[in-house]
Amino acid sequence: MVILMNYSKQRELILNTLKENVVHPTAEYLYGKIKEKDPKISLATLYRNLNQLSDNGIIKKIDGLEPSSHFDHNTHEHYHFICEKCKRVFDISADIAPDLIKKTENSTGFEIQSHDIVFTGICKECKSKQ
Amino acid sequence: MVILMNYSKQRELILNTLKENVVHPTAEYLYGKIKEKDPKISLATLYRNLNQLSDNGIIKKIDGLEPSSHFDHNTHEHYHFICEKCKRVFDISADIAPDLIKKTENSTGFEIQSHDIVFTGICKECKSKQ
DNA sequence: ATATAAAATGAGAATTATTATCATTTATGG
DNA sequence: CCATAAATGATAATAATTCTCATTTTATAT
Repeated sequence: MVILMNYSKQRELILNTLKENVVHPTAEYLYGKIKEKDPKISLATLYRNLNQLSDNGIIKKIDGLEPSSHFDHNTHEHYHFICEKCKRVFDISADIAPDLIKKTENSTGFEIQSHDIVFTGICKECKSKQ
Repeated sequence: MVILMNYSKQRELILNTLKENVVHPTAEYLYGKIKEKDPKISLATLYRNLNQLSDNGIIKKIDGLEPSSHFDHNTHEHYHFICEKCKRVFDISADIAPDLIKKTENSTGFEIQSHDIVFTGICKECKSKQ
């Protein structure tokens, strides 16, 4: 039997800190938060763990906010909205696109393993401030 | 009156080369192709133009294939599928998710300016080779 | 318990995609 | 043809992420 991940204090801390955050933080932001609790933790450890956790489907990497990736502890099917003004990332319910996988697999013959939808625009709050 | 973009030989070459490519190339791949025709062209010129063209909606930047962005000359509404095996990027018809914008704007109150769907999985060809 | 092997860490160097700088060249509109 | 704005080429700079490697921690079998 193959062991995928051994326990580590650092990984637990990283995952817990990510879960506490309503926002979808970058590695850099997370690093700041994590160092408050473990000032000796290395940036390499953070990146290593974020990659492992997302490779194993425990967290999700969000692209589309270059130059840095954002991370999401919510693995329930849902999508993202990035506000161009305040740069915050909002969750969007998966209800907006029912049967997306099935439809796409049927029309292409491809096997779909994962998918993400990223919307950009102006959020409600920023729109009312204009 | 504000001029957005002046003509340049280099930009024309970049856009034409992108249009010739069925694949959705990275800047690096494009640079190779473009240098065959204009060996003196600078990498900075390529990046500058790719950014300008995508800022003006003439081409599209595709995220989700880190560490480098890919570029797409097709600006008709469509989505992308990335094969995990062969790493090719395929176009997916927008028919799979009708009224996506309208539904999302209605349920969130956000103003949506753009959106992209990226699927990952195994393409038909790679699946049959397994 | 203890030994052993596999996995994880910390620190910092290395990598690499992309952007910035700046002097020179090219395009545009009167 | 002139003035101005925009674009280029060459290269330096930036910054996010990965790699290296010696040391420490974790899991497992005896």
